[in-house]
Amino acid sequence: MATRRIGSETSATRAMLMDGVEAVMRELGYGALTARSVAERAGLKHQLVYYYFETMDELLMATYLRHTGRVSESIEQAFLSPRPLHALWQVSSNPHDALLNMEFMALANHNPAIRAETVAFGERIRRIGLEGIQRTLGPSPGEASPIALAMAVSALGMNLGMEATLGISGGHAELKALVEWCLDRLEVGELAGAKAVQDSAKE
Amino acid sequence: MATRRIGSETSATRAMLMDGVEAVMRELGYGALTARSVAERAGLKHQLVYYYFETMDELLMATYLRHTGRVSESIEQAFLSPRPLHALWQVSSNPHDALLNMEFMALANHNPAIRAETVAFGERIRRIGLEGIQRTLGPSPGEASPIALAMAVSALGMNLGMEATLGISGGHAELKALVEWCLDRLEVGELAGAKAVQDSAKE
DNA sequence: GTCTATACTTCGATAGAC
DNA sequence: GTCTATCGAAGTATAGAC
Repeated sequence: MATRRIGSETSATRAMLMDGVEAVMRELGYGALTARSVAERAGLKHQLVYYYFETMDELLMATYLRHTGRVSESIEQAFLSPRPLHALWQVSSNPHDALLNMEFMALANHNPAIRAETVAFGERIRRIGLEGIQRTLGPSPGEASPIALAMAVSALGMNLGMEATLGISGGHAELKALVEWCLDRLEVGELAGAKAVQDSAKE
Repeated sequence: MATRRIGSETSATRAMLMDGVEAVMRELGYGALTARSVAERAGLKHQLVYYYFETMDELLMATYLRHTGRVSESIEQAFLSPRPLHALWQVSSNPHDALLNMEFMALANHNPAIRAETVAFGERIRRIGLEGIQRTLGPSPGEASPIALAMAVSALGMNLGMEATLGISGGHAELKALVEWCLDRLEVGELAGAKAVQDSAKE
């Protein structure tokens, strides 16, 4: 049994298949992921999946790695801001990513390869957060260690984004107000949050 | 073509099938839910699914309603405690429920019936939380509205439980310490009031 | 209530033409 | 690189014996 041919890693078609995976996950959930659904979403024939990837699992993993890479980048950018926690809050509460994150997290629960990458990704994010916040907050204020603050901000942001996507909105304004009230006391700055992030991103 | 027969709603076998759904979701994720996997997990033949339920979707919904009923009960119990936020924290950070909650949430994303019940369940929980915490905290201390506090506690608890299940443990001790530190200042004891909150806000 | 047997559908994956 | 054609496995659901 000769090995099947595999298409180039830089192919535009290959990227379109990964886009298809994300689209299906967002719209129908990971349970609807099949070679056929993904290819159809990308306007391609389902057999092309097996030209560019050995298996469906490999396509999933490639898509996940691309996704975690992008999120890592966003978060690293956020931590370059003068108010990293505010920036992290902006990034985390983005519903577009929150939904995909949840799908991948659920997927990780029964896919060993995705799970391993999820754990590695989690630890990576945590390390980045530690360095970024320590730099601006200085020594831990009371019980609020940098790592705990980063985790809390990103968990609350993700939860809000997830619920918003599902159509739950009750209490969201109150929780947002609470988080921002806390953040404003932790990171006193003179620039508005969103503007500060934009500025720092350009440097 | 007469309609298919349907087994009694109080049958023990019916309950075993719902147990099977939860077991498969916990161990393999909702993507692995099939009539065969569920029945096999329950030690039954897959055709029995169609004796007790019209469709797989109906079995899923029945299982979800049983689950939300149980969680609602736990939370109502928690709010009878003299320190409802502490009790809610205990309930929310239970990994056993957190995992199942996440699976159902991901499922809700592409199953309209589950989604509708998820939204209804979310609003129900929020209403219970509002009443329960207002009673012991009194008027809102600063920006910390009862509803925001309840949401934050349950979101952080669920996130911790989820990550713990996946095998991520970094930062968990720190986040737990932070949350408990906050809760101890919000709910010092049965007689605690807004004073403790004001003090802690100054740090 | 539980079983065997089966119809029909969709899936992952491969072979080979163009 | 993309297509047609196809295979075996597994899924949902039903019919009917016991």
